[in-house]
Amino acid sequence: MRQSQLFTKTRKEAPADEVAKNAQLLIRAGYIHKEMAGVYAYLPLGFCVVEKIKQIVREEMNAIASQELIMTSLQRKELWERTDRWSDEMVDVWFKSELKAGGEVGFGWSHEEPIGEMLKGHLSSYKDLPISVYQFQTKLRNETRAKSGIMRGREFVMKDMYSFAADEASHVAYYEATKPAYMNVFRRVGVGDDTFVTFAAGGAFTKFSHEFQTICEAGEDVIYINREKGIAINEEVLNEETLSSLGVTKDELEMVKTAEVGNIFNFGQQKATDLGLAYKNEVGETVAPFMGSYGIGVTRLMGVLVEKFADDKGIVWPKSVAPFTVHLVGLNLEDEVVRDWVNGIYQNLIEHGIETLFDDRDARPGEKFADSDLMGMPYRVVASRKGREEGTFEVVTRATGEVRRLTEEELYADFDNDPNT
RNA sequence: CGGGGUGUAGCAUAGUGGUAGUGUACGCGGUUUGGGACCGUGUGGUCCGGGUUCGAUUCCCGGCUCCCCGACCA
Repeated sequence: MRQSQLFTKTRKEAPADEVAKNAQLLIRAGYIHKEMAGVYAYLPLGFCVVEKIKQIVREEMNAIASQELIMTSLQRKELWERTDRWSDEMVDVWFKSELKAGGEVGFGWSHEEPIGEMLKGHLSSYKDLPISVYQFQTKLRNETRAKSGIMRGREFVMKDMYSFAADEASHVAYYEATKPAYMNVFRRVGVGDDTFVTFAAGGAFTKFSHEFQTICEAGEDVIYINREKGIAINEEVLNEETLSSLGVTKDELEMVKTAEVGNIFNFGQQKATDLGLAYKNEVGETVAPFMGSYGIGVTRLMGVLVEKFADDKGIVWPKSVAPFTVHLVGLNLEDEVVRDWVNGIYQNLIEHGIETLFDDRDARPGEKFADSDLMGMPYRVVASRKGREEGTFEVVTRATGEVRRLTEEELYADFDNDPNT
């Protein structure tokens, strides 16, 4: 992508109505646009990041045999009345509207009820199980107070997955299998070491649910962790009973501020029973399947990455989710010889399969460097008159600030040898 | 939902009961070119509705908006 063609521009100053670092930087760098409180548009660069995260999630969900689909945003009132979750007293985040043809609809804040209803048409025998499906959906939630930029919005992208199993053993096995799959996602986006499978309030069906909590100062949660024992407990369930059942004492635990980037719920058979979802078992009995629900906050995760990795100059993307791997900064482009050479470099990078943002703008070096730092691509490759004369580039690693002078061959070799790029 | 703030140009800000200023961004001309350069010039603005007043961007009332703290977050 040529930066001169990119319709977004950077800003020097952060918007006055944003305090959250993630929103300030993402807006300044041109990744997102604030439409209203808690509602953000994803511009080309931001869209790229969302898609990269989604692709990682997709690969990991596919790897545990889940099938992608997409449900609807408009939902039927009757469905939610059946489980007593239509009223605003029971669920306070509903957006609702009326059909001109008559009747009410809800805007999807969750898809548990619709997915269960939909499956009634597809699940009739034990032979149909197990089933796991997932989607990437824009969830709409009428939060009374949106905050923290893209980390707590009224509209956000979530991956939600639902599993259905015939017996408890296979159900629990699947539930357990989602944990490493989720951790793979968090490891791949760069927060594996700081993300903990956390015991949390479980609701009516099991003692605990599990949250995936990532250490992040901008987060809303507090958890207690013990890295050696691999134990993490949400403060909401931190009590003597929990501690003794997990075999730890409170003074073995470290308190950390975290953001919830994922959660998984085990509903047992209760949810399917409530939904009226059932199948025939081997002996012809009507049985409710075991059900699980599994979420990952895609856009929240993006916000967490900005919060965790940004420095005083701007965003620092992990390679796996950066919109582009290389920010090619062309200098002295007014010189036709240099310009032709840098254009050639740009083409070569593309041909080597390296995603490249090429700053071909008619701007001064300082501005280009500042923008490059702000936008946060993993590598900055500076190609200038001096570089052409020497046959080298300045290659700067954004995360560490490491500066190297490499020839074109060395540059490609470097990328070829790096499995992450 | 309770409490506290806020609203002036695309963005960031100053100021005033009497023709609204600056920076940035943008247009044009020129000088520049390795860390957001500079000179000249130009375009562009008081959240909405009432009230007080000769006159309101300013004061008052209401609404809306956005932000913060708290509550909430199956």
